[in-house]
Amino acid sequence: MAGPEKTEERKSNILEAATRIFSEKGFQDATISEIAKAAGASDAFVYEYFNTKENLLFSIPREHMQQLHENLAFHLKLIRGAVNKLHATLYMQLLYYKEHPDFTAVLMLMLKHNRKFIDTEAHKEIRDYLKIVDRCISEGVESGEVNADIDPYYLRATLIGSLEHIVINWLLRGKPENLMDAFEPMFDVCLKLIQKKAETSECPLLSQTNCRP
Amino acid sequence: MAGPEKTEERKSNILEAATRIFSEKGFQDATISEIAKAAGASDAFVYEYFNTKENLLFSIPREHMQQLHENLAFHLKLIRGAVNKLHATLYMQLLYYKEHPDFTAVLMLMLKHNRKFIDTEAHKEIRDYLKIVDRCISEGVESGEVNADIDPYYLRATLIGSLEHIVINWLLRGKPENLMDAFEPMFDVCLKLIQKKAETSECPLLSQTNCRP
Amino acid sequence: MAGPEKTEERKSNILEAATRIFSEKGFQDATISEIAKAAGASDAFVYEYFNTKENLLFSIPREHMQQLHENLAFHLKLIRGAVNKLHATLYMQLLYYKEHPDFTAVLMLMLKHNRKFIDTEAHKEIRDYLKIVDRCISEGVESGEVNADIDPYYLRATLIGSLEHIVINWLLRGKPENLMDAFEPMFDVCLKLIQKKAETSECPLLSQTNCRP
Amino acid sequence: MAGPEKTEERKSNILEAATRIFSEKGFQDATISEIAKAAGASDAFVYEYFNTKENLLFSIPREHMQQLHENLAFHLKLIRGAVNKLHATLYMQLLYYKEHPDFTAVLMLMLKHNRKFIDTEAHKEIRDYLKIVDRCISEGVESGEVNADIDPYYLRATLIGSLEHIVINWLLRGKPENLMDAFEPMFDVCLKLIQKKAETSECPLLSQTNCRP
DNA sequence: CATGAATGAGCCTTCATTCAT
DNA sequence: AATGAATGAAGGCTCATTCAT
Repeated sequence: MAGPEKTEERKSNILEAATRIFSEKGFQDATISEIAKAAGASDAFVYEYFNTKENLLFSIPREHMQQLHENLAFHLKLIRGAVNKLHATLYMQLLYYKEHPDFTAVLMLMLKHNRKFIDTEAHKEIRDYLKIVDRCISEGVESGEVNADIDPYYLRATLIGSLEHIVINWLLRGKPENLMDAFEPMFDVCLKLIQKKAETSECPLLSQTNCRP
Repeated sequence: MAGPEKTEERKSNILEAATRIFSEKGFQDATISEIAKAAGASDAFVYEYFNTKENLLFSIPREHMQQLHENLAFHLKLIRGAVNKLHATLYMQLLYYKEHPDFTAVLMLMLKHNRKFIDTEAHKEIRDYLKIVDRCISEGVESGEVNADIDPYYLRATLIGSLEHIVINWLLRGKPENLMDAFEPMFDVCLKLIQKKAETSECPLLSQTNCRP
Repeated sequence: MAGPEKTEERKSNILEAATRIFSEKGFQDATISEIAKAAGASDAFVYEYFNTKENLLFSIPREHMQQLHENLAFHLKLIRGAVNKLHATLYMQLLYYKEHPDFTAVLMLMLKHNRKFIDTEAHKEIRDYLKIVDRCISEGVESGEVNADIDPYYLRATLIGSLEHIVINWLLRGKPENLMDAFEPMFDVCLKLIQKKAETSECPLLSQTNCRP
Repeated sequence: MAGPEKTEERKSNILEAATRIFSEKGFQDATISEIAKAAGASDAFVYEYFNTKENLLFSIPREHMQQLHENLAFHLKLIRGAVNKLHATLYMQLLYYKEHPDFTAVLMLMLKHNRKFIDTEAHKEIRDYLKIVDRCISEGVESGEVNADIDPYYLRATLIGSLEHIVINWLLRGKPENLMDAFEPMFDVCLKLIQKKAETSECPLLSQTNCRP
C-alpha cells in the first residue's frame, strides 16, 4: 500500500494494540483477530511480521526496554555516587511502570514467569538492563559507598524482588493508588541494605556534627 | 463404586496429577483428559468435583497451604524471639518449596499473577499465611528486637518479594541447584533489615569509642 | 421408603415437574436432574419409572388425555344434537388447554410434531380422543344435522387444524390474552362448515326468492 | 481457495445438506460435522457463515420463502378474483411443500413451533408471506366475492391451520400418498367458508332437489 | 425400593495458522 | 507486500444413563 514507514507504523500499532489487549484480557483470551482489528491491520499482516501469537507477546518488551535503557543511560551519566545512581535507577524503573501500566502488566503477569520467554532475545535485553543495577552495586562496593558484607547477587535480588512484588500487587489490586507513593518507603528499606552502617552515612555524619567536642 | 475414602483418594490423586502436569506443560497445554488419565479417573469425575479446569488449578494450593500452615504453627510455638521466628518461617517456606517443586511452580508461575485467583478463597488462605510473617514482625517491633524505623508493610514486601524472586528464578532456570543453598545468604540480607542497628556491632561501638566526649 | 401410594405420588410429581420444566425450557434444555430435584425425587427414581428422558416426555399426556376424555364423555351424554356436541367438545378442549398451559405447550410444541411420538401408546389415546369428534360428525351426518357434502375427514382436519393453529399461536405469542376469547369467533367459522346450508337462514330465503318459478 | 461464487455455492450446499439431514434425523441428532461433510465443506466453514447450529436451522427458510413468494407474486398478477387467487395461493403452497418435502419437514416439524424462531428475521418473512392470503381475503370481502360475515383473522387461521394440519399429518405418516391428492377435498371445505352462500353451491343443489317442479 | 456416585460418549465451538491471489 | 478466506485440530464440558450397594 505504501512505503516502509507505513509498515513500521503498523507494526508499532500492532504492538500497542497487543499490549493493551493482552493486558486487559490475558494472553489466552485475547485473539489475533481482535488485536489486528484494533491496530487497523489484517490478521495475516500480524503473522507476516510476528510469526506466532506467542512471538507477538515476546516482541512487546523490546521497544520499552530500549527506551528505558536509553533514558537511564542518559541520566546515570549525570549522577555521582552509587547510592544516588541506584536511587535514580529504581525510581525511573518504577516511574516507567506507572506510566506504562499495560506494558507493565504484560511484563509482570505474562512474561516474567514464562519459561519460554527466558530463552528469548527479549529476555536477554531485560537481563542486560539488570546489569545496570549490578554495575551500580559493584561501583558502590568498590568506592566503599555500598555495604560490602552483603552478597551483591542477593542484594540485587532483594532490590528487584521487592520492587516487582510491589508492582505486581499494585497491578493485581487494580492500580488503585499512585504507584510512585510506594517509592520512598520502599527505597528507605533498600537504603538500610545498601548503606554501610558503621563507616558510612550515619556515624560519620554523627561524629562530624555531634561527636567532635 | 466404592466408599467415600476412595473418592477422597481420587480427588487427591487428581490434584497431584494436575499439579505435576500443569507444572510440566503449563495450564493451557495441559488437558483435563491427560490429568484424569494420570490420576486414574474419568474426565467426568474431574468435572464432578472441580467443575472447571480453572477451578481445578485454583484448588491446588489448599492442601499445601494447610500443611504449611500447620507445620509452621507447630514449630513457631517452640521458638522464642521474633528474629528466630522469622528465620524459621522463611526457612520452612523455602524448604516446602524445595520439596514440592511442582506445587511451587504452579503457585509461583500460574497462580500468584492470576487476576482471577486473587478473588479466590484459596488466595485468602495465602494472605492468611502471610499474616504469620506480619505477626512475627510486629511482635519483634514491640519487643524491640526488630528495627522499628522500617515500615512493616515494606519490610514484609521485601522479605517475601526477595524470597519469591529467588524461588522463581530457581524454577525458571530449571532448578539446577539445591534451593536451600540460597537460604542463608538470602536471610543474611534480611537480617540487615530486620535487626536494630543500635544493638549490633557497628554504631554502639562507634558511639562508645568516638562520640562520647 | 413407604407404601405404594407414596410411589404413585412421586411419579405424579415427576410428571408435573417435567411438564412445567419442559414447557419452560424446551425438551433439550431441560435436564433429568432438574426435573427430579423439582419433584423431590432422585435421578435414578425417574429412570426406575420412566426409563428414558424421551419416554418421560411421552408419558406426560396420559393422565391429561384420560381426564379430558372422562370429562367429555360425561358431558356429551347430557347433550343432544351433533352440533351441540361438537360445540361442547371443542369448547372443553380449548378450556382444558387454557387451564393447563404447560401441558398444552408440551403437547402442541413438543409432541404433536414428533415422529417417534406417533408410534406411541400415548398417541393412540390422542387419536382415540379425536374419534369422539369423528363420531359427532358422523352422527350429525346421519341425523341430517351436519352438512353431508363435506368429506368428514377434511371437516375434522379443518376443525382440529384451526383450533390447534390458534392454540399454537397463543402459546408462541406468550399467552397474552384469554384463550377462550378465541372460541366463539373460531366456532362461528366452524359452524359455517358444519351446518347444512339448506336448513339455515340463507337458502330457504334463496329458494323462496330464486327457485320458485 | 476460489471466487465468491464458490462460496455462495458452498453456502447453498450446506443449506441443502442441512435441510436433508435435519429432516432425516431431527435437529438434535444431526451434527454439524455430518452436514459439513455432506456439503463438502469443513466444520469451520459452516461456523464461518452460519455462526451456530441453531442459526443454520433458522437460515433454511429464507431461500425457500423468497422463491415461494416470487412464484406466487408472478402468478397472482395473472389471476382475477379473490377466490381464484386463494385457490392458486393454497395450491402453490401445497405444491411447494410436496416438491420440497425435506424443507417442509424442517419448517413444519422444527421451526413453526420453535419459540426462538418466531423472533427471527426468517419468521418475519413467513408472516409477510401470510399477508398475501390476508390480502386475497380482504380483496374478496371488498369485491363481495368472499363471505363478509366471517372474521378474516379466523378465516385465515382456518385455511392455514387446516392446510398445515394436513401437511404435518402427511409428513408424520411418512409421506405415503401424493400430497396433492388432498388439495381438492381440502379446498372444497375452504370454499364452503370463503364463498358467499347465495351465489354458489347450495342453490344449484337446492334447485335440483327442491326446485324441480 | 431407592439412590449416590460415576462415566462414556460425543458435540459444539474456537482460533492460530496457512495460502492462493 | 498484503490479505480474505478457509480449515485442521483439539478440548472443555454436559448429561443421559447405569449400577453397586
